[in-house]
Amino acid sequence: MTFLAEKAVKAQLTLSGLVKLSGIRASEVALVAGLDVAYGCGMAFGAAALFSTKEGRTLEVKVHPVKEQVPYVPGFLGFREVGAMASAYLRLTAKPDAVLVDGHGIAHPRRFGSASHFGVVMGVPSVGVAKRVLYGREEKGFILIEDERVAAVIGQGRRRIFVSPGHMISLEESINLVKSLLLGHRLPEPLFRAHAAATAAARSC
DNA sequence: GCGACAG
DNA sequence: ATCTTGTCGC
Repeated sequence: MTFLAEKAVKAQLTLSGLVKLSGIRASEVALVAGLDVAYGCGMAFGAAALFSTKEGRTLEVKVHPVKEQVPYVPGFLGFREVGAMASAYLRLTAKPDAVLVDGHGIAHPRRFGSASHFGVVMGVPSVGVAKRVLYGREEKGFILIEDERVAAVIGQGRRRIFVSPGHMISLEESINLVKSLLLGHRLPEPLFRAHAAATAAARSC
């Protein structure tokens, strides 16, 4: 399927208008899912790890393969990964209160990174957690776009991660949620588990 | 034209 | 992201 950037831009601009930057608070999240995708054998392996904040442990991990059809184009990651993430997410036996996506939320040229994309399409609060900056300038621990704080820098050195709200949550609560899920790895636990599961499935196909 | 560019 | 071993550092 040919990827049409022009159509994709229009879709992002329309959908970004649906993003809400308020809603759930970190203290209200009992179940949170980490979502990631890995590739292999022409397939996109979506993974979803359900984590209980009360029990402090991962309850279940689901991995599901779909055909890899959309190429990676910077600024359009959502079109490439949302489908695979959703296929795994929908197989969880319980619906999480919020999800963590491996990518950016509103820290994006059109304020519609993959985390916002997933949140809006699936109608669930979402937070983006990225390992590199896509857009915006870094200043005093935050990523700014036209003087607005769209993401926070958490961690130091090569362990830094960039946290931005995706949908139905504020930047402040996104930070609180991610920080509460940091259990020794660079990535918050749900994402660490999802990434491990997706990668394992992708290289054993 | 030159550099930047999530995963 | 993926292709890949050992190796430096917390």
